[in-house]
Amino acid sequence: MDRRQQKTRQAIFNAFSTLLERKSFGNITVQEIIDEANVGRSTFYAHFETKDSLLKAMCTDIFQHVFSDDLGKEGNHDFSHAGHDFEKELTHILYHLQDNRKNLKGLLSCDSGEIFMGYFKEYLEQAFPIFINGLHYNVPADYVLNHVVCSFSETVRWWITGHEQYTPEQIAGFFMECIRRQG
Amino acid sequence: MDRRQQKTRQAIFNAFSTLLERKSFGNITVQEIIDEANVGRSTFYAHFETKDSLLKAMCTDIFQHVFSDDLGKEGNHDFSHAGHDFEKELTHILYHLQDNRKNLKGLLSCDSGEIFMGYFKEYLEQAFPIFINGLHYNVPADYVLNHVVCSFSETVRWWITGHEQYTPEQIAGFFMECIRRQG
DNA sequence: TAAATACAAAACAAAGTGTTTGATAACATA
DNA sequence: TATGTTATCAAACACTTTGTTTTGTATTTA
Repeated sequence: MDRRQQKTRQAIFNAFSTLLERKSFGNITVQEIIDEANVGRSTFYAHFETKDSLLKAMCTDIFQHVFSDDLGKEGNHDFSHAGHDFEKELTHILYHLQDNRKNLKGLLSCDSGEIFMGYFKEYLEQAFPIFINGLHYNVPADYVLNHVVCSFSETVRWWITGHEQYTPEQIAGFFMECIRRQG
Repeated sequence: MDRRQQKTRQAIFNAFSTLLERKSFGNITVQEIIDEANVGRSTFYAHFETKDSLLKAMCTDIFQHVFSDDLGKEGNHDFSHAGHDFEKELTHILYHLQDNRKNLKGLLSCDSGEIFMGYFKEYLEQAFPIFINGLHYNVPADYVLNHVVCSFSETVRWWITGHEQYTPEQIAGFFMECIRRQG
């Protein structure tokens, strides 16, 4: 890819990220992104169709890193026997998310939060089913999946936005403690 | 309150609700709301400062009905002894929400979802603490509160958007089953 | 070196925002 | 019923934002 393209794309991402720390997604204008990134108007629209496309591209970029190692794609992941493996993989994900915390803080606030969390849940819904088979809740399977996926993604939001004093290991532990059945 | 005001306010609410079924909050313009409600431009702005104010007003209206009975304000609500009371109160809330399901479907989708869920969680965070004292999770109290509040609000979202075949009693049961500790 | 590509700057139409004006109709009260 | 008040509408407005187009320049690639 052309170096110029890379530079421009990164400049726009950085500008967007900076602005997201100051104000909500809905109140950020393309003009502001252009000014902050110091690129031409036509250049922005050559890279992204709309402001929403930019947001989506940014989410995709992050998730490609976070889920780069194929979570849940290998061997025996029966929860009851491999619960510890699951917790380790979650910790791994949390470390990746922590690397992106600067971007995440903005993405997780207010109106862009819904978009980010939506994409996040899509990934988790693909990765989680094999692990929750062993949970044996006495409720519909898709409710459990939603429950676990939402709990984890909201755990991440809680962590990144205001409780960063905890380590990935601790956060994974909190989550497992609340999800795990005792009976 | 003047009948004309009531009529206008309701017309705007209805128009807004109708539009929310078709498109996301961010893509709805004030102009569309005005056209759909068939009111004058200046009339809209006499009632609401901005589109966001309208959304907030609509959420507030709904919650005032849903939480009209003082949840968790009375007597003995220790979870371990009064868990059944808690489940009954949640069921009660779910019935109220079911009455508003036409409005909720739109409010819970995409970018307005974040706003609604935010207000919803604010209410729940006030009402839930007394009930979760008995849960005895081995994790920070504010994490548990966030976990329970998010679980319930996401349960409602799951229910309203695509799983309305379940009764309020069933939904409350699913939630309690996933939240309750066995040990 | 030559062709292709990415860029900046500027101008543009179109759409949306929020306010103000004056006239009309609905309301409350005496 | 008569009178003053208030909500409404339509129209016009200055303003902001959007997304496109054009032209000339700088960078990359082959």
